[in-house]
Amino acid sequence: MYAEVLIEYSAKSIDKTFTYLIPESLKDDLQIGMKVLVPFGNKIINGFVTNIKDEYQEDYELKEIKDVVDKYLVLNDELLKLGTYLQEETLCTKIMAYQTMLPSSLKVKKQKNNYSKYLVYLELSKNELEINEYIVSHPSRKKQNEALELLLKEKRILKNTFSSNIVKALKEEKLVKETKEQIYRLNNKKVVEEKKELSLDQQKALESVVLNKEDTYLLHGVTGSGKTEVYMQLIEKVVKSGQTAIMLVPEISLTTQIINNFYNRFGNDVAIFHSALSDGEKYDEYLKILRGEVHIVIGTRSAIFTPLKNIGIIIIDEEHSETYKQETSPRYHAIDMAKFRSHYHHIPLVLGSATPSLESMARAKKGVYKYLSMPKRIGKAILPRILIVNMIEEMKKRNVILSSVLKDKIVDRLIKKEQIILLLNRRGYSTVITCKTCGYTYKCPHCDITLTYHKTSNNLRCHYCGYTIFKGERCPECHDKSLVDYGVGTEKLEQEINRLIPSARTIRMDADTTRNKGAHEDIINRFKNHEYDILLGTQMISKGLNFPLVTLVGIVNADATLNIPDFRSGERTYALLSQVAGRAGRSDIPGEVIIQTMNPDNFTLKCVARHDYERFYNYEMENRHKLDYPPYYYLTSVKTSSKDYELALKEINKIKNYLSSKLNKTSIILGPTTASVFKINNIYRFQIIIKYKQDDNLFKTLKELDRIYVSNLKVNIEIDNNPLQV
DNA sequence: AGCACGCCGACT
DNA sequence: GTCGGCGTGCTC
Repeated sequence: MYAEVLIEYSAKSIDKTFTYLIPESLKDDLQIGMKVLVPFGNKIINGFVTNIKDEYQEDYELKEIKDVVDKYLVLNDELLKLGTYLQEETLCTKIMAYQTMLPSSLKVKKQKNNYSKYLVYLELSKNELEINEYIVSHPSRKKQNEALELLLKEKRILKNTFSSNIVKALKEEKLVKETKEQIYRLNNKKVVEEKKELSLDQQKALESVVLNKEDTYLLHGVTGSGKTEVYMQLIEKVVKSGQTAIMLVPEISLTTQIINNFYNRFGNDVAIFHSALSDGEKYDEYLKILRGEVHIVIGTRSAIFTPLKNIGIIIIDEEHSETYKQETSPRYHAIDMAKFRSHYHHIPLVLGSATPSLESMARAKKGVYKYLSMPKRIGKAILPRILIVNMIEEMKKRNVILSSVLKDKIVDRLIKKEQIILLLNRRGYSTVITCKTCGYTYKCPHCDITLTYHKTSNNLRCHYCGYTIFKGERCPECHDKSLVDYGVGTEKLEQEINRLIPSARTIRMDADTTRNKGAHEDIINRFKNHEYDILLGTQMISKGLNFPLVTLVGIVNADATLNIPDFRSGERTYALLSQVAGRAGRSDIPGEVIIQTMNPDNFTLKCVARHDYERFYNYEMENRHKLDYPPYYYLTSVKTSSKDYELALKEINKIKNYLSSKLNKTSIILGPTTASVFKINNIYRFQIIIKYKQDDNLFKTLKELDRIYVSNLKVNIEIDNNPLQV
């Protein structure tokens, strides 16, 4: 018997299986999908079994598999196939594909770590008579005898109840023994809550989803229309029929409320899975899933790879969210992985959103997806009134950050003891620091980007590589005392509010204030408890939060996202603003939203103000059509990067010629141009964009290209299918 | 990835 | 004459 094994090293040059002999001792245990120890070169390393076969033809001598790393961790047939699919989709190495699917504690790597957490108990290992004999004959050993008597009564006691020297002595006398019981770090409370009454729309959506049939549904429901309840009742149906369910959410730390709803409804039947868990917690949750102890998995992107068996439904909430695409290699999209699993099990995949991605909406319109609509908020809540404020006019009145309307409304809500959310999609104090005299701006010496000023620490930081310098009094170029700042960040906004409305209690939530574990939750809870009146922050405040007291939402600078030169900036802006606007007026007090902008006539903003997704969709689709962008064309980007500017440029031109000669004539090749951030950490980057509708040669050519550059150590190439940003 | 082998320059 | 630079190629 022979096994084909992938080696733990992820390098394109050894991205193939190696054949090993299976020793007699492992014949019964070894399965496809297991981690093993194998000799490779002159080392013993980890590997991953992808196939077991009876024959092999080659004439070189084989080595034997040394050992199985973990008997219980086996990727099943579905996950092995999913790994292959992932590898083909993203052109990553085979081993990288499987590594990506496993939590870090279980990755195929050097050490064999046991992440299991145990409670250690002590039990008596001799009978009562013998114990009593010991107690009587050693009256001076008071503490030991105390412990023994307790054990006689209780049979089993936690080891750490006694001090370690006592336990040691008792063990040496062979009077007690240790027993271990594995426990899970995360234990959900079992407060089971009743399901809610459904609205007509919800009922209709629920009934439209046909179980045990492969179909993709687009559930288009406005903010507050009760999508979560529909998800829960779908999952309940599936679980009742003995099947399991996966639900993906964009960022778990911000969707705590959804998670809690699920815990309350399903108690211990839920495992959660996301990057903010510790390695140990992830290990435990993975084990619960692997052992079949839970029916429901809720998690972020990577949860799509969890080893849930007999899946009955997959749900992706906020399907338009860009967090579902991994932005580092392997650059996979969770929706693609979900489609693979839904196809494997012949089950429904439900994509839910208030602002579906244009791709998904286009598919729904074409009938590729089944369209389900929930256009109304549930209960008495109505969609908030949205007002656009022209900041050019406000500037004339010297209102640079807050318009008078927004300021007045904030004061009004403070008097009414209601709460306010302010969105400013830019962290730090201000965007750029410029010298009024000579025009000098601080730039990162390693990256092609201006530095952001952080006032609390009085320094300038690069948000790409982390480069930080102290801000001096004078301009480093002309030494004049004339440094001024342009643009506003969250830090400056906070200061401005404290200056204008000193009575307001504000709390800021952005990447800088949420660095520590649990910081998100802490801020959210404190705001929810009304310890603060105003929550201000970057886009992380936009998702899934439900604060009944919030009746005013202010978008301080809508232009920040609108002006990013990317074909998706309109779509992103629409989704973000609708999302944030949706935080207002979630209970029976109607909400209000103020959008501040220098472009009051912008079509996207007008659509947001009218809650008119349909109109936005039609307008944006027209643009995409004119410019041959998705969903009319697919995109793929090819990047070269190198420390050597000339070399990176030379190679990207070579690649362009190569692609031109191989691809279909209907495919469009754009570039080469410098990548959107041209220099990061002193590495220069160029890119080509390929637009195509259908091209059978594309994947073959990209694979070939990848292979050619394996041995090139000076220039790196990176291929991204369906990149988010171009 | 990690390591050996191998072929050319500057040193005890 | 030897030590060591890193280019090339192999690992079941």
